Order: sequence, then structure tokens, then C-alpha cells
Amino acid sequence: MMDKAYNPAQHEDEISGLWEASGFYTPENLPGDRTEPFSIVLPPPNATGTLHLGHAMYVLQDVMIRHARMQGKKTLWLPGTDHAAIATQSKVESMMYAAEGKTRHDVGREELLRRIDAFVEESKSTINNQLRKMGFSLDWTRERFTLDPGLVHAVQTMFIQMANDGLVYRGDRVVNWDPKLHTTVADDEMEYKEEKAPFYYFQYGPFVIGTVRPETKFGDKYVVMHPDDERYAAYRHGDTLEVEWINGPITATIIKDEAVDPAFGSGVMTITPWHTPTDFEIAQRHGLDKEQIIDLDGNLLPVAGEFAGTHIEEARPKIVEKLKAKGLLVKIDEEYLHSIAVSYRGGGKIEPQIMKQWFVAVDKPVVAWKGKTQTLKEVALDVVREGDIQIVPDRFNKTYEHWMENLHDWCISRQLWYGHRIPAWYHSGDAAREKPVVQIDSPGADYTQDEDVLDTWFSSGMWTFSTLGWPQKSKDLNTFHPTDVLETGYDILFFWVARMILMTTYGMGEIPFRKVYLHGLVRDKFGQKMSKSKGNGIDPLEMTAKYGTDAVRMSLVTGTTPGNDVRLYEEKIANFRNFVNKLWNVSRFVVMNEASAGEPSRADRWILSRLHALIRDVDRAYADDQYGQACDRLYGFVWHEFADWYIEMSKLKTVPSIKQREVLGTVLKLLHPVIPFVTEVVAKEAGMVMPHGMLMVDEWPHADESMIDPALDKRFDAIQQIVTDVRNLRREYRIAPGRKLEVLAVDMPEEDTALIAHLARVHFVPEKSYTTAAHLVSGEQKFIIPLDGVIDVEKEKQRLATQMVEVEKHIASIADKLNNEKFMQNARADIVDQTRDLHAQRETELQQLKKSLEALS
RNA sequence: GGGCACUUAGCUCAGUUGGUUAGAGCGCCUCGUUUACACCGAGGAGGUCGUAGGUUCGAAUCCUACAGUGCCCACCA
Repeated sequence: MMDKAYNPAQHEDEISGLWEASGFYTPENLPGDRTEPFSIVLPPPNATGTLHLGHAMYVLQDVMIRHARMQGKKTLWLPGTDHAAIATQSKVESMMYAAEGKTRHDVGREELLRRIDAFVEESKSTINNQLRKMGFSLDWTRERFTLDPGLVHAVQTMFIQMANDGLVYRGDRVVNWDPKLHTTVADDEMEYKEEKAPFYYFQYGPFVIGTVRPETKFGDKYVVMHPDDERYAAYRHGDTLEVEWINGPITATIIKDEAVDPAFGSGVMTITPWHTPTDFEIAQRHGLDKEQIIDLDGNLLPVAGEFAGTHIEEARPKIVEKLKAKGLLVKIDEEYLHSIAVSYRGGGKIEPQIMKQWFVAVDKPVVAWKGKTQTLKEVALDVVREGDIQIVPDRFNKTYEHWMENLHDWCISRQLWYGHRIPAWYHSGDAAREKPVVQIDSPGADYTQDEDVLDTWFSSGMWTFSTLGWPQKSKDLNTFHPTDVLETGYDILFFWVARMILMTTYGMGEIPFRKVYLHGLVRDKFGQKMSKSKGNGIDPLEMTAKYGTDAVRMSLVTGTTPGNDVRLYEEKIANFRNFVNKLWNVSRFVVMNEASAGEPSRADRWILSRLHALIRDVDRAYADDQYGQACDRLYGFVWHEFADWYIEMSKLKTVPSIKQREVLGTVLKLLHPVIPFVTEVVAKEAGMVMPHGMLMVDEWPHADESMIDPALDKRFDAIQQIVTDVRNLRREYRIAPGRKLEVLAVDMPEEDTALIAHLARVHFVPEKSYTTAAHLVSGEQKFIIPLDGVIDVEKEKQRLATQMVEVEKHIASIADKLNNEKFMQNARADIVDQTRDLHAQRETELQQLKKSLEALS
């Protein structure tokens, strides 16, 4: 027997168990003859602990998968986790440091990796439990991890293939070095912080140069200015001059380059190619020398002379002091505001360095695509521009293109221990490590492997196909690749989505997915971003325990639109808990009532009309990726059409409603992708006939548009309006509930008046009228302008005149029948006035309309 | 500096191709316990749809400008 209120905790585990035991999460086990595949790979959460509410947005994928499964598709939703090299290693390192005061160098590579593995195992199991708890229909038999042997093999294969094609190369480039974490950091793993810092102006020969970082200036022997700068026209490119500098005289060379902004400072600068990307580019353009000034720990090198070995922060004021003593300090601007780059993860100040690193060449034409040999970048742009990949919402197309167009070669080596170790080997005789041998196994005893690991996005870039068996030509790849949708947050469009497109078009020769659906960020009560690193994530389990998984799921789906942020808070979840309970009770009512037989009533035909309109609208919403709208529509139908009217009507014994079960069954199916638990429970309780006894694999309803009857819908709108009006009338004039109220029937079929009579407890007096007396009495009279544009103005006027007479008559008649003092005195005058006003208003409208119609013709 | 989005009820937000009276939930007020549901029902108050122009018979919706908010990208020595 069904309880009065739905208790999620009582059912969810059982239902989960049922689903999993069925094996239907695995496509091969699905019933029926399914040929059309539908696949999604789960964006792998980082194996760094637990999931937060941001991850709960995965629910959209479950909605898509469950929907497709009910449509009879061969559905695969593949789960897995990401080793997230830098995030995981730094998390374990900091836990280790906090607990034992040990660093990775104290325990060594092997022990650290052992600890990380243990931590990751625990994380994975926590994460998987959370995913199960959310009711996600993931195929656990295909679970993957980016460091699984198969995936390691795939990553190595890809690296080697790219190296052979010349797409992966080793070179000296400026990289973002994090002196704290001792690794390079990707461009998009940095963030900029505003900082106020003293800006120093120094005399450099005849010039004045400005800098916030005097400690980098030791080796500056190039002085650069814009070629068109009139002030320095006397100096020619390549001229040399002697200048007095920090540690004595130096020979400076004049360089003219357009990168210099003449309007900034003096329009002259000296450059430090080793530690500034822009300077590096200038140096490359002119073939200038580059010299390292700062070491990897942030200490000054011998070039600094007396300052060698000093940390830069410590050295800076001393250098300024020295320059001042030499009379080279011109002035200091203390209010200078500039932004400094810090590492996303560790928060260390980024120090650009020239280092030997591995790169992916994005501008090298080696990718065979659509019969042409193109660059990685060109292909990645092409697939989006040509619509092979659709980005939802499409405004992100521009963002994507802009980013892709400006992409530089991608640095993929990281000085970490955890991750995919680079399959490159150096001979002991090659001290400079300039001739790496790229292959999986060691070429021999004289070789040592590269110590670095790959950027974690290198392996996650391969996620759609490495998980399906690549480089083997597996059956899964054949069936499920390209995947149908990639659903993820817009915040990792660049990090991940773009890289998947680069890697997959090259590696597979096909797109990774047909559609990218980007959701917004889930923000907390205060609009704060819930992020992996900030640790302000809310535990989804807490909410599911309190309000039920369905309520959490629905509150994440309803009211969300693609690409827009979602704010989630407890009241919202509570509201959907109420909805779930409403559905439960509607079902309870239906189940408790014997199904009646006979001819469908007008109410039956109405609810079926509404139901099929609902299916149509939900289908449209799904097709347009408007999941929020689908939910909204379902919410409204269940509560305000099915429960408030149809069920209420069915309580009147005189209005048989025999479609209760049918409607309920359809509604359960439509709601199942969003709120799978309660719908599954109710379907069982209601004894619905389902394949394998499970709603999960039942058929998605089909919208029969011939069932939709707009005239009937309109009629019922009117009926509902009249009932409401009459109820108001009753209240207004304090007519006792027991007392019958007589109103005029208006061009209305017997069936309708009967319904109104019951719902509003009125007695109808048949009489001809333009509209209903109930409308008139409650002051709700409205004139509808026909939209077909065919209006007989004279006839309409005539009609209005007649109506005025009728109105007077009606009012007299109603008043008599009501026999109510107050009504007699007040209402009568009011209504007559009101009707006159409307009459006048209508006249004006008609004149205007006439004019415009004439103007048109 | 470049780009994108947002601005609708007290709060959080829907409103896709312009079209009857701009919606929902929460909150607030009134009434109500008729056995599906108080995790409820009936009703109500509350909106110059950021501002100013324009297009149109008709604009929250399209166009222009402006203001405020948020985000992304780039970054100057």
C-alpha cells in the first residue's frame, strides 16, 4: 500500500539495485533489437576526493541517456575518472605534508606514487558511490581510468605517432614555470591577480626605461623602440652604444620593433628574453642572444654578480639601492597597478623560463582531413565552422574560434611524478638530451627515460576513443564513436573540449562528438562558483538524503538553459520534493480508484488533448536541448491540469473519467528521465505493464497530434475561467456554499454546463448571450479581437448595441434571482458603468483597426 | 584594450521564430481541514520587462545608443 507521503529513502536503494541487476546499463543487454547507437562519455571527474554539486549537473547526461534508451536506442554512457596529474599529486603532497611534515623528496618517487595510487583508489570508490546514488545509468562494466594499462598504451601510442609525424617535438621555449610546485603550468592554468607595485624608472644610457622587475635586468643589452617613434629617429637599428649599468658598463644594441608601445612610459624598453614571453618573441625575430638570469628556485644566477644566489624578492630592493647609489634611478611610481600571473593550483608566482619541453605543433600541416593536408588548428576550426560539431548554445562558437585561432604550440610536458611518463629515452652519451628516442620500451641499458609526465589534458583529450579500445579497431569504437553528445561546463571548453577536438580529428580521423552541450556553473547560495580547488562544494548526498534524489535532480534540470549559470539552494530543492510528493499522491488517488469503463467523457477527451500537446511540447523541447522547458511543462501539466482539474473533475460521479491510468502512465514515462526513482516506484505500485517490469526500458510516448483539439482546450479554459469567476462571485457576495446560484448558460453544450454546475455548484438558466453572465458579474468581460483580420465593423457595433440591452436584462435577471441586497445596490451600477466603458473602448479600438485595415488595403 | 552574456514580481529565475490579459517557485496577505496530497486547496497583493530612441497594425522579444552587473580572452616593459 502506498503511504500518504513519498519517502525517497525507503525506495531509492531498492530501485537502484533493480536497475543495476537488470544489466540494462550495458547496451548489449538491452531488450529488443536495437541498432541505433547513442553514446556519451562521462567527463571524468578528477580522482581527488569527492564530487560536489557541480558534478551533479551530470544529471543532464542521464536525462539524455534515459530518454534515448526509452526511444529504443542502443545507449552507452561510459563512466571513468581522470588521474588529474597536477591536482592529485599536489593534493596528496599537501596532505602528506600536513600529516607528517614530509615532502615528496623525503619519500621518493616510488613511495609517493604508491600513496597517490592508494588515495586515488579510495577517491574512485567514493565518487562511484556518489554517482550510483544519483541514479546515473552508467555502464560500469566499461569503467575506465586515465591511467588504466589500456589507456596508458593508447596515450603512448598517440605520443609516438605524433612524434613520428613531427607534431610532437622537443624545443626551447618560454614556459610558465611555477617555482613553488617546480613544474611548468599551462597558459590556462594560470590566473592573473591585480597588484600594486613600485614602478621604477632607470637611466639606461641616453634612455629612460621603466620596470617593475629590476632583478631581471642584469643582462639587458638590447634596447628596443618602435621604428616609427620620431623621438628616437636618430638611433638606427643595430647601432651600439656603451651604457653604465648595474654591475658596470655594458654594450647595448638598438633594436627597432613594432611590439613596443610608443605611448607607454618613455617608449623605450630593454628586454629579458629568457623570462618574458613578449621579449622572447622579439629576440626570436631579430636573432638576439638569450640569457638566463633566474634559476628554477627563483634565485639569481652568476650573471647577477654580487647578487648571485640571492632570491629575487630579497635582491630587488638591494638592486634598486645600488642603482640609486650610482645615480641611475630616475623616479619611482608607487601607485602602479599591474597584474601578476599565479598558478591556479598552488598559488605560486609564475616565473617564465626558457626550458626544453615537449610541444604539440598546432600549425604544422600533417593532418589528413577531407582530402586535404591541414594543421591541427585548421581542422579543429573547420569541424565547428562546417557544423560537423554543433556547439550548444551557439554563441560559444565565436569564443571557441577566437581561442583556437590564437592557439600557440601546446606545451605538454610536466615536471611531476604522477601521470603518463613520456616515452622518450636519452642515451647516456647525450648529456644535453637533444636526441631523444621516442618509443615505448627502453632502447637499451645505456638509456634513461625522460623524467617528465604528460599534461593531464593530453590523455583526457583522447577520452572518447581511448576508452573505447583505441588503438585496437574495436567493436565499441565502430559502434559508439563518434559519440553523440559531450555535455560539460563551459568553463572547460578550452581546457578540454578544444583539445579533444584536436586530438581526435588527428588520431581517429573523425570528430569526437556530434554535439557539445555546455551547461553553466552551479553556484551556491551567494552566487559563488563551486570549484574543485576552492573546496566550497556542497555535498550532493546531504541534499539527496534530505529531499530525495529526484528532487535534487529536478531542481538542477528545471529552469536551466544551456550555457547559463544555475543557482542551487535548499528552498528550490524543497519545492521539487513537494512536486515529487504531488505526483506520488496523484498516483495514489488513481491507484485507489477502480478503473471505470465506458465511453470517454468530454473531460477525458480534454485531458487526452492536453496530454498529447504535452508530449509534442516535451519532444520539441528535447530536440531543442531545452531540458528546463520540458520540465517546466511537465510540472505544470501534472499539477495544474492533471491534478487540479482532471482529477478534481473525476471526483464528480456524474463526470466519468476513464483515462486516469492511461494519462498517469504516459506522464510517468515522460518524467522518468528526470525523476527516475519515484516514477519507477509508482509505475510498479500502479501495476503498469512494462517490458521486463521496468519503466526504465519502457517505450517513450508518441504524440498523436490528431488527439489535440484546440477548440476543446479553449472551451475548457473558458469553463475553468467561469468556475473561478463563479467561485469568486460566491465569496464576494457571501453566498453560502449550500445555496444554489443561478446563472445564465451561454451557447454552451449541455455537457459543459453540467460540468460547471458541478464544479461551481450553480444552476444554469439557458439564455442567449455573447458571453457568460458569470463573466459579466465578476467584471471579467473582455472583448476579443479576432486575429484573422476579417471584421465587419458595422455588424460588430450592432452586436454591441444589442449586447448592452441584454446586459441590462441579464443583470436585472441575475439580481432578481440572487435576491441579494448588496448586489442590487452596488454591483448593478458598477457593472453597467464598466460595460459602458468597455463599450466605448471597443469603439475606439474598432475605429483604429478600421483605419489600419484601410491603410493596409 | 577586445569579446560574450545578463538586467522581467520582495527573492531565485522562465518567457526559442514579435501576437489575446507578461509566467513559475519561494516569501507575504485572506479564506479553507470536502478521505490523493498541509510536502495541500481556493483566492489576493505585488511588474513603467535597466534607460532613451527607432522599426511595426502590434515589442519583454528585432535594431541603435547609454547605464549597471558578471564572465572570458589579451596584457605594456
